[in-house]
Amino acid sequence: MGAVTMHTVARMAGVSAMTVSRALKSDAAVSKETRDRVLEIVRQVGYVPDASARVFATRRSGFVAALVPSLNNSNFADTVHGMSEVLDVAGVQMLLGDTEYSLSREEDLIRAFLQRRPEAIILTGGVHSEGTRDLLASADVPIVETWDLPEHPLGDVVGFSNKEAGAAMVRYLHERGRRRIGFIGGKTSFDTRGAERRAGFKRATRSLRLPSDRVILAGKPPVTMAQGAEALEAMLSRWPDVDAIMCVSDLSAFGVLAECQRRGIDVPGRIAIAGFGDFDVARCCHPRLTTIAVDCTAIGRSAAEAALAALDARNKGETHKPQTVAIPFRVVARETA
Amino acid sequence: MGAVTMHTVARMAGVSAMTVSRALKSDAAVSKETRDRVLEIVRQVGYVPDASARVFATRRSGFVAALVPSLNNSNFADTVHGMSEVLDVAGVQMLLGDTEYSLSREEDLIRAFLQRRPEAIILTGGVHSEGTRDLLASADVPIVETWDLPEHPLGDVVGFSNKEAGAAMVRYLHERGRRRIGFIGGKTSFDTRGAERRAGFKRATRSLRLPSDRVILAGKPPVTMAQGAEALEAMLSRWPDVDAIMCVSDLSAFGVLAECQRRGIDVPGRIAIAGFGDFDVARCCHPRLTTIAVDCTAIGRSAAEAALAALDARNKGETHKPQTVAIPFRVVARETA
DNA sequence: CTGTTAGCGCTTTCAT
DNA sequence: ATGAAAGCGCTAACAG
Repeated sequence: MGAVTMHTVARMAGVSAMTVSRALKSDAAVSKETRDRVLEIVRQVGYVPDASARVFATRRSGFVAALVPSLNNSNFADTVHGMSEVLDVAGVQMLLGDTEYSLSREEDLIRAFLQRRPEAIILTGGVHSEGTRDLLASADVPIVETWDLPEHPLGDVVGFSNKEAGAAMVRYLHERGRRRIGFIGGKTSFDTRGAERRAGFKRATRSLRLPSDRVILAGKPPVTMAQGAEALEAMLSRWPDVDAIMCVSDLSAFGVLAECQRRGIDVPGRIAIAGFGDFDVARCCHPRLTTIAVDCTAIGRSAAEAALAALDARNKGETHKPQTVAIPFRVVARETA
Repeated sequence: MGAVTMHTVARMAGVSAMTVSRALKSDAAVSKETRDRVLEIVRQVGYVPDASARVFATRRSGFVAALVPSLNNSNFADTVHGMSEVLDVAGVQMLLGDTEYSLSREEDLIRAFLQRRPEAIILTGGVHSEGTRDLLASADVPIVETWDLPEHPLGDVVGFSNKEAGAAMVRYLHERGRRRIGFIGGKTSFDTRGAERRAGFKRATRSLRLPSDRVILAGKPPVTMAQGAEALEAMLSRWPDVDAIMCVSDLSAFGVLAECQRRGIDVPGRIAIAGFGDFDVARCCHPRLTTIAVDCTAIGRSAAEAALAALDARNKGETHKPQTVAIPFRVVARETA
């Protein structure tokens, strides 16, 4: 490769570099014969255009940056997948970063990604460090926030209210006759979506006059299956009469379920269990986990569409009015609650 | 941002662009006062260097491309994580692609990524389309193949023998007294690692004079938990006396386990179950899944190190001799087999 | 330690 | 339909 540039191809085809450039764009005005000849040579020599030069010349990177808290999580993996689907078609590549549930790592990643001049940035959640907000403000790049409904969005939003979701699950458990509900979540405030679900738990239990202090914080997010199992121990020793446990995610909920089975605790007879996220394991385990389902892929698709819309508007010199798309969630009643 | 370039900063600091460039590199020769002054202005105006210009000038993209069959899979997510750890420190960014277990999508992604001039490419598996091999050959970029030990590697290799792993599990089950072992895997040959494990199953069952035809192909890879559950049905109706089932991954194995519980089939009393990958669910479920553990993060780290070594050698004009790193795997005996 | 010059490979613009 | 010229923002190489 190395030495093969557009010029090389142009010389071989007996045309100018400009004609090669045009021949490679489907819409440009080149005679059919010339294009065929050029493309044939491109094929022969295995010429691959150099995006770095194109980017530099056009000042369009062809990148959209996307940050998720974790790749090792079906929900976010689905969201990323949804984004790819849409971005691929638009010929835009994704710069993907994993913040590991850390706002400071989010900031570092954004700093690094901004050097690549992404045409839009898709973030997870609506809480960011001050440094991040400064960076984004001076970068003047379209932003999409996902997976939550921030009060003061930075741009477009595609998400749902985690607080409402938490509250909805409490109400569901209450309807099923549960009165002593515990919550298992993550320790720090990094996982702001988890914290919102916990806030929803608090609000709903209070308004139903149920105990609202039965909260076990299992560790640094993401809360794993194993931490869920440990948290059950803590929950039972503090509140032995707990009759339902709702967890910040299906993973911890499954950990609780498995630990109940190990201890011979009847689920849902003695304890009901509810998760969040509708992971495969929730659908498949025995008994099946009651949970909250969100169309994570749709979040990704919709976020990517918003990013593309903002980006197109900018390229046309138009202004893009940021919008908020609410993605529905629903309680999925299964066997554990 | 937009208009703010190195020149802007240079003018404001009363120096040349070159001095700004140097001030931004920690190792370059600039007086402390000058550097401080420049960096202060950089901070004030929020200048972010434009990587596309740097890439174009230096002809070093600062990218390593990495392709995995799926992001929605803990094993590969861990591998990606291991790669990030190493690449981050080296200041190299990752272009991550998800092939969806498709060799033709792998080829498309490589074609797209090559335009970005990655300094190395990390692939999963040792089987690639002819088009992929052509592209890579003419791109002349260092390659690392992971997660397998191909016979004719394209460059460096970091992996393990999936065939040996499959055979090892058969031998383990045989030692535990199982004689009628079935295998559940994916239908197509896209998942070449799964196919290798199946080949190991065939070889080992034959050499132990056990039935080797008890194979259920559950669908297109990746085989899900739900497909594992369905495959159990198929397995039992064809071979009702099966006394052990080994699965291409822990996900399908967990599906089999949950379905056994639903049907009241004693595990491991009547049927032993074994998976692959040592996923969280295998460690946590009840009873715990016997499986094969590989240090997936180490595969990622080691692959990234190989990529960086190849890339550094190239930048120094040295030649890099491709190496093969074998990552150990081990059977993890738990409660299901 | 700092500045100058040149050029990376492509596309935009204008001319033909 | 095609070509020529200019330049995108940065850094390598050399000069001082």
